[in-house]
Amino acid sequence: MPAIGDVARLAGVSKSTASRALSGRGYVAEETRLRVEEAAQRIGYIASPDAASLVTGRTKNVGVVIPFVNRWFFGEVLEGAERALLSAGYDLTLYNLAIGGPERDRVFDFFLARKRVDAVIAVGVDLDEREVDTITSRGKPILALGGTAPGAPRLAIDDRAAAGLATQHLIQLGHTRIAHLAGAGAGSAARSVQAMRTAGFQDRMSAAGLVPVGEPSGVIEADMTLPGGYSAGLQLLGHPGARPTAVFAASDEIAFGVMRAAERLGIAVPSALSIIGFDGHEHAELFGLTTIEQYPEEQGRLAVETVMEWLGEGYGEVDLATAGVPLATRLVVRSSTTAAPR
Amino acid sequence: MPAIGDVARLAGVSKSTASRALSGRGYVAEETRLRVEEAAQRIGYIASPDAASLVTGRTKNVGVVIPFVNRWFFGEVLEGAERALLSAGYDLTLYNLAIGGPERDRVFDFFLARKRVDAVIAVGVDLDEREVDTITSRGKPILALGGTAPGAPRLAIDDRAAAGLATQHLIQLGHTRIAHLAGAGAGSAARSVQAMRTAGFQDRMSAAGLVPVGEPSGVIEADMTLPGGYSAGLQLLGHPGARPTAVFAASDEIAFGVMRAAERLGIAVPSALSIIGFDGHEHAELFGLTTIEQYPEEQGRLAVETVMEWLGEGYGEVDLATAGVPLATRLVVRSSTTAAPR
DNA sequence: CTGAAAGCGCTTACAG
DNA sequence: CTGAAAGCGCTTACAG
Repeated sequence: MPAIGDVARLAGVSKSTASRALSGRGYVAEETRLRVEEAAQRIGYIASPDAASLVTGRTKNVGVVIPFVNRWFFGEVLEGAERALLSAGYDLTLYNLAIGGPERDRVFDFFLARKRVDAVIAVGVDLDEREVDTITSRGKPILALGGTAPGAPRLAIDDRAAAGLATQHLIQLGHTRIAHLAGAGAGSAARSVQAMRTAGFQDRMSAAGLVPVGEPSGVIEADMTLPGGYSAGLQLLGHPGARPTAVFAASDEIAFGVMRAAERLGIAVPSALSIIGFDGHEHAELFGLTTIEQYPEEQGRLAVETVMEWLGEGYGEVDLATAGVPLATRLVVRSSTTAAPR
Repeated sequence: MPAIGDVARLAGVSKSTASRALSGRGYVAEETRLRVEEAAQRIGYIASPDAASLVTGRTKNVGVVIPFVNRWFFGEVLEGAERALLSAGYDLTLYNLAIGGPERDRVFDFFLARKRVDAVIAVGVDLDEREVDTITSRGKPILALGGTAPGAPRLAIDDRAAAGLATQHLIQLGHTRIAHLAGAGAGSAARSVQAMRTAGFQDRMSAAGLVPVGEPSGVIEADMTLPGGYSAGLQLLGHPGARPTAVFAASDEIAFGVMRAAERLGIAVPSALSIIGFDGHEHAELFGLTTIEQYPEEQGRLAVETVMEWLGEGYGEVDLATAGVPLATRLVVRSSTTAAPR
């Protein structure tokens, strides 16, 4: 494994000069630089990142903390972030954060507290102050993408407004018997994404003088997955008497599950039941699902660019003020919603 | 940021002793060890992994090369690997490998060639010799999980046999008009997973004296996604005359797409069309999909354990001979397959 | 069982 | 514009 000394010797310069030539920092005669680069090329020299990190304090590595890999939204964010990081010459270290418990503490206290990453992007998780502190106290910036992290900058869509828009869509179609399938945790974690979506739903319902309809309260929490939506849907739609004519699902995956439940129960969509989802899942088009689109892959990229900016990686073009909160969403109407049955 | 010197001073020992006490390597008096550990604890000392790596040559980091994050199989593998790595005290660096091109070269020549990882797990990708070489020539072991990597150890299910089993299931149900929706690339990359599944299909068809049925050849390549299966399904099932009575889809995601296509075309499943998938997708049960299950999360864990064994991390319990090829699969019969219509 | 010293492979002031 | 030297924070022979 060639070291910088080998390059220097071959190029007939000192290690200092070789280092400057290769890194582009400091003065080096053009001709010398060429000679050094050639030498490096010739022997296949690649600088040891560990040695470099040790002296610069920079690792060229960003940690991504994420609660799931296997849900559409998160997978997209991860792919977007990975691509952006790679093209900036950074590694991505993945921390798949379990919801809580000792594993979670270990990620913060052991893994992230070491100096292995230059920054942390926390995707869709709600961090507490201590967790944020563990990271920032070591001088590493942290960015929350969705989710919350007290004291840390945040990049997010306006979940509350967007959920309001979804609800409004149903109301405008003349629905009055509307239910909401909230994401699990909407009732507990007060400022969570799920809670904001539920709040947005309730905003518009109240404004329209409506009350959620369904079993038991018109707002049912569902695991944010297709099976979660399916069983919540069965529960919601199982009682013919109290059945809503429209449902706002907190995610497209929940919505797909409700569609499946409706199919099982013989409830026609959209004629007997309108369904609107949230996310812009890649299957939404195929299933004709009306939804609030957001753009997670783009969000992942944006998060990386923001962090690169912080780290002084000269992404001069990124206008943080413009790129900032709230991120883009869009109502896309398809065939799963229609006017209320009369 | 406290360094080991601070710990040593506080404990009243030398840095050498502090290092030994903390790492557990070499002799240290029990009483001394306690004192050092206490000191470390007190000032919140965490060893710099960069400095340690520089001298030991070990990074406690494993690179995972994976073509997709957002497909069920890959997401599961990733989660399984991540969990196992974390509990072994290792970081996971994610390389989301684009199918080819300069990005891909960059991952091998720049990212993986540096000494940032102790080993590489390549999931579901087909590496060429040069790529394997870049890694092994730097003294780093590489493990192929599914996919292929010439010269590198491989952990995989027996795709060919398992695909044969799926086909056999349809044949035993009395089907003679059987089609196969292959994964894209089955025809080109000779030893790929997709090709093996197609080969397994053809093995059994020939053995039964059957010929694939459908449009145009009875074997259609589909993108291994739900939309991919949908459009291939539409193509396959669109001509009422040449329609098969059973389909073996190379993945559950393709199978879901075919189910959707059948629904669109008004073809009843399973009475008019039996469908069997491959993978054991988390939604298979909900959709009543008969499939060949495999266990990707477990596979990810197993891959990590194998690599840990190589790295001497004392996973003594793992019996590589037993854990080895081929990994477990199982035929799970649900409601998407039934006897051939007569 | 413990400590002094060397060294891992870089980068960065500092002189020149 | 270039080089000698120090130092980043560890670990590991080697003596004792």
